[in-house]
Amino acid sequence: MAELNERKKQILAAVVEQYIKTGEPVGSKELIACTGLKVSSATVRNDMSELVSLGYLEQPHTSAGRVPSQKGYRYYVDHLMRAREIDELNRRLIDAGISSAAGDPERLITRAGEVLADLTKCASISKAPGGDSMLIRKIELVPIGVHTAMLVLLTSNGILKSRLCRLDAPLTSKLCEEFYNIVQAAILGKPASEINVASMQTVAVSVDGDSFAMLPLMAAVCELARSTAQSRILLGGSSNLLGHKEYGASAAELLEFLNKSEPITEVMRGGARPIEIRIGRENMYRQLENSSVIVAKYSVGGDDTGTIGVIGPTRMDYERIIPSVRYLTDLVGRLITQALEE
Amino acid sequence: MAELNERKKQILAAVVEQYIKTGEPVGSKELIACTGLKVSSATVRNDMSELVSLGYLEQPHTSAGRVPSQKGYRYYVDHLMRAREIDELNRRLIDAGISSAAGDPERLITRAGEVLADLTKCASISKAPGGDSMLIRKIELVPIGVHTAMLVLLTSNGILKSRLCRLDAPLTSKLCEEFYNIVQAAILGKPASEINVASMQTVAVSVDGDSFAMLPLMAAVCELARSTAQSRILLGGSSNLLGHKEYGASAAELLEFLNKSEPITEVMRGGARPIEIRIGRENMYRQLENSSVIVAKYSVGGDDTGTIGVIGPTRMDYERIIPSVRYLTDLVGRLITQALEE
DNA sequence: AATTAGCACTCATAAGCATCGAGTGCTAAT
DNA sequence: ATTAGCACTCGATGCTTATGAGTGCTAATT
Repeated sequence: MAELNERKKQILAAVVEQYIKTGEPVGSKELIACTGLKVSSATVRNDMSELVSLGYLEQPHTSAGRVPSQKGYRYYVDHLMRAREIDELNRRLIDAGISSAAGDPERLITRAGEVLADLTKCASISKAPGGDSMLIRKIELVPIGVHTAMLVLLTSNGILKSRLCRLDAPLTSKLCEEFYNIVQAAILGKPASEINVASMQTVAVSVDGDSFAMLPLMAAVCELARSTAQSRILLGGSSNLLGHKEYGASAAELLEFLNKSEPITEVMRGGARPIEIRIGRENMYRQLENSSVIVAKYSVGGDDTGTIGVIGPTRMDYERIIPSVRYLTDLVGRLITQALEE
Repeated sequence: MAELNERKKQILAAVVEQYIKTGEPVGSKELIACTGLKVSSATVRNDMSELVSLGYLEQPHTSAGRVPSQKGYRYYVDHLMRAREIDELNRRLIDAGISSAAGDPERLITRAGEVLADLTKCASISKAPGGDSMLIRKIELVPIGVHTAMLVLLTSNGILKSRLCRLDAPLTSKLCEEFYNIVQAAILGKPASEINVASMQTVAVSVDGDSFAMLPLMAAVCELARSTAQSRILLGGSSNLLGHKEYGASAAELLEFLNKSEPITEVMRGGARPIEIRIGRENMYRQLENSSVIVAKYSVGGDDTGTIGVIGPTRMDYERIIPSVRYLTDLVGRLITQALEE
């Protein structure tokens, strides 16, 4: 890659920042005004022209200003962006926003998504702790009525799920006992993703007892485990996207896309890096060609488990958003770890 | 209200139905084509003209077809609409859609909202059982670690909430015992809406014990009770609204509106009727002037407690949606009641 | 009195066209 | 390497005109 000289970098940075601010193609004069460069507009034009041939900028049409290309944004994010630390204001907003939820991991994730969406005016995506390292830590069966019980499941990551369960047969203390035996033998300490109806049936039969009466309980446990293992992705602030004029009518299509679960799961799958920034077509989906995705992992007790991020127009405020996402994921990871400490 | 003759009714109904189908103003010839009326277009024009002066129809401009006015929709819904029972197809779709969630009230509500949104291509709103008749039925404290416990709260309506709670002091069995004493004395059987920090403090002090160590538990219980009492309103399928062309750019504003919690709570507040249909400006909010709201209550064990409904353009398919909402709420009510039976 | 044919009229929409101006690219001078 | 100067491009804006769906009215018909 041909290296850019100082002034070209400065110009590229200014175009990106100005475009992010105004949303309008930026012209040579405007650029001089907003940077204070001590050169003439003709010089700037020459440089911009070169930046176009190098692929960092684009012109919507011959007589318009310049707009950053995908490559331009990439260069900006990788080399030109200054602020790499979150600023005071955003940090405080985040702290204040999620403090109320600090005790409970699930609420924390939800809240983190909401806060991030508000802060960035983008859509946020957040995934509760999950993955293969998530083990089942505790299962509790609480009798409610003769035929009803509630089941509570807790994982090693602090995710808590509960649901009611209706039994065909009366819930005797014997049945409870048998239930705990099975749980003890076949479920506790296992990864949530491994629990399924088939595997439990085998155990249910081996521990002798009324396996017929046990059926609804087993089914409910499986379902709880499944819903925990899948750890649904939360989409927050999606209506923020409608406010961005660059989407125009395609906002509807984008929202449609984000509301499907398969693609969004894919979108969140990060690589090895702790924070992933995908600009425009770097995303594998056509529907995201005008969007950027910034996702970061957070870890609970050393395991990488959850993800939080934003989706917004390529013309998003990277300089503010990237540090915010990074800070927020760190914070969430720390808070959850702390909540689970002995 | 001047009564309409048979033919005018027929014409009004046809305009409404045709407009609902196509979204275009309907003209006199088109109307003859789609009704098979045995009169000339001039006659239809005269009738339509009268329907305009009576306020049932509107013309966007002099040389356009007619569009139902709010009053027109109202008359249609009250007097002209034929199908008052859900049809086979929709019934099956609903049954199939929520069957998987039948055991657990909360999941049932969530699922009902999703199904309804899919079915109607509108946004759905659903509220879990709640209200003053909702009593706290059970509270469970399950120790997890030395400093952590999980709390589970069940209401008389089958709503189950759980969260983790972190304690400053170790969770001794004595503390547990004291906790249950307080719960027994001051919480069980009380309406969820009455539980608050102040009232609990009084009790915590009266029952002697380490009220300082108890604090986080009390706070968590209050928060659970509060979140249950408020029973957040679920908004589903809001992206469906973007597909309706009549909203155009104002769809963004509408979504924004729906994502605020105060107004939507107001929107759901029904009157005495089991099903409420509010068309256009019959809603108290400017943002809903082009929308209709159809909400119905469902009852659990005799008490009216929850609400499920749709929000969509005034030009929605009332004939299909109204029976669907009615059927769905009945079904949900029955299923929850059944799930809670002894 | 109700219905209908006929026709002039209205008005949103689209198409065509001149104008404007922000911003460019190029050339020649510094 | 930079800059002043200038012709050029092309979207945006605003105006005029043509089109046509659909109406409202009048006079004839049943």
